[in-house]
Amino acid sequence: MTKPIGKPAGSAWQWSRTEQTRRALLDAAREVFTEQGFADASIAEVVERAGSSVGSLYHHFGGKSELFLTLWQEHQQAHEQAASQAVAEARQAGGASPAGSASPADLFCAGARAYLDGSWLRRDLALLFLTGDGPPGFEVIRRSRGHEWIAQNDALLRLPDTSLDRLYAAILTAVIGEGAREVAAARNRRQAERIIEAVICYVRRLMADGPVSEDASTLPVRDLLAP
Amino acid sequence: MTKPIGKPAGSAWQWSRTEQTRRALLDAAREVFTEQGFADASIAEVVERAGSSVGSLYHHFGGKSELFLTLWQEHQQAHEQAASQAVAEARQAGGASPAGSASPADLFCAGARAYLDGSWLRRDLALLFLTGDGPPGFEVIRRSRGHEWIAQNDALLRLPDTSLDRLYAAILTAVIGEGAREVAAARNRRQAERIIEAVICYVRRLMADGPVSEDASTLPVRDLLAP
DNA sequence: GTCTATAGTAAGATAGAC
DNA sequence: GTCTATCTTACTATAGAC
Repeated sequence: MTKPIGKPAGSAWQWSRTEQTRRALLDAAREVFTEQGFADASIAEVVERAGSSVGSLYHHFGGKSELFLTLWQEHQQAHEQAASQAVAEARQAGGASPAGSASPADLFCAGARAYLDGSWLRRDLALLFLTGDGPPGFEVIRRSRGHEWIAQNDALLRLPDTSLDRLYAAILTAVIGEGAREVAAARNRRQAERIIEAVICYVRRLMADGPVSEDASTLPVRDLLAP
Repeated sequence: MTKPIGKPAGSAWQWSRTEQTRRALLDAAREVFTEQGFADASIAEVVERAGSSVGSLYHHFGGKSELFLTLWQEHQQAHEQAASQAVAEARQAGGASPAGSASPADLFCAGARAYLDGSWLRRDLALLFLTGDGPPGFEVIRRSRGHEWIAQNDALLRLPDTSLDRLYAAILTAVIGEGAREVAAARNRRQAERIIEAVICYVRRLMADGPVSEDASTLPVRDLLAP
């Protein structure tokens, strides 16, 4: 945050070691955390593997929890970027096809699929973050981030803001999260792909008639989407 | 475990204080853990509220984690008992009705509904256990217990043992668990009941065509169930 | 910015008297 | 079985040399 000030402008600092140190600490943290989980990991082992020091770790991150959180944010960013790129591509492809534009559910599933693919590619981190072993309060952060992501994509589904929509988002999040865990735990890529297909299939079942409505007489979303 | 030996048989020990102490510690633990979560709760506060001592706590439970786990086991037992009773009643009612026996999915949903009802009745504990703030390894224990429960009820659905059935159980567990959390967080009973109905509805959507099969040509379970 | 060394602190766990 | 007092551990945080 306050890093830029203090750097001699335009000097040889562009190859400063500070970014290397940061990277080394994050890479070591990835190893140690994925091997031992958050609680059992010790800061000492992280700095040892990074060839760095406790002081540097505190200088860059502020503590064990923040180190873990930074790792998660990097991972999450990669996930979300891949997902929104996939959504954009699906939208283009759908718009260009003779059949007309892709349905909101199709777009959503494209994003979900990208997310699940990423869970296989970065399965060590995915397992770490989905196992529930993080710093105090991490589960809450992770859950709310997940809901936000769903809600964001739900703009596609033009949901009204009733109390049951929260449940809808929560359940979709839970299904995709649990699916991602199973993907990350798969024995090989082939099995992972089978699991991904199955998860998408379950997501489609859940979305088929839109969110359960408070008012039973409300039309299901499906009817609104296919005029 | 080794409690019975050492008790003078047939004496006034039947009103011994040991059970009172145990209960007092569990009740205090329920208060402190539900108020502050596992990590932030301190053993000192538990024994203070229980009017007991650190030594007694360790004598009876062995530690903070085990105390938490005991609390969970009591809660879980209540849940599972209510669920299996509900399943038994649904089976009887279904068998007695003129329309014939209840479908496996109906029985399963009866159990799920009982579970969700219990999450409202004991919402303080439900929130505690579903929030992800427990001792190291707790999430793993909780998850596997949930899967066991689903698998047990899945005997009703006569599932074959393919690798994707694990996913099916995991996803049903996740949906019911996430639903239970939302129920426990509801503002009042009326809202809780709406959420319960919605969760059951989502569960039915998921179960409608049975587990996604590895072999695409396999008949959906639904066709097997309605001959 | 990086490092070593060290003090501080909180809370879980244990020992041993009663 | 119950209790008090003490031990141990592990992370937090800081100081100060380079």
